Amino acid sequence: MPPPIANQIRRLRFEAGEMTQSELAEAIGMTRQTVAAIEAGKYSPSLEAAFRIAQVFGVRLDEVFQWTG
Amino acid sequence: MPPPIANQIRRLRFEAGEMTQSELAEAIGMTRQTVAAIEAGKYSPSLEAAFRIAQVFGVRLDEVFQWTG
DNA sequence: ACGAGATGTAAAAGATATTTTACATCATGT
DNA sequence: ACATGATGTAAAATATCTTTTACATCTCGT
Repeated sequence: MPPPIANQIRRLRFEAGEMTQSELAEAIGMTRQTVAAIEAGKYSPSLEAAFRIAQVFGVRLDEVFQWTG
Repeated sequence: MPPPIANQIRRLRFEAGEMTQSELAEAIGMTRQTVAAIEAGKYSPSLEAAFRIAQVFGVRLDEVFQWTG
């Protein structure tokens, strides 16, 4: 069962000038596959990774990830 | 090196009527030792665990954890 | 049709988080 | 002094996240 955490990464990427998964991955020091897995909801990232992703987009963490527990 | 994430768990626990580590642990489905380790900054929790902790205190995630990266 | 870039996915290895068990100190109340 | 509850801490095992490597499809421009 996938973790009950939704994310807006795909939307935020495209709103950020069609940023690719590779560009996002490089910006936060992750691999493209990890970004893809998180974006697809396969698993949720570490708290630190989540903070880095939010910072890249210049938004708060809870604008990227929503907990639907 | 400890992760660059500060937390306000100790303060929030005591503001929540002297809630003990054990009570917090039970409320979020974790062990007391894990709560103690996170509170002490030994490592940062998973995103899901962070959301659950914030919910117990009724605050936003970024009021519990601050990323000082 | 071809090549390049973007994405989907998967298996194995590595890193990190979490649990379990166990023992320690400290403060408080009786 | 003693018992109890709260906390600190540690080692080993397990679970989860992340990387690495690899190959697939799809779209777009030439």
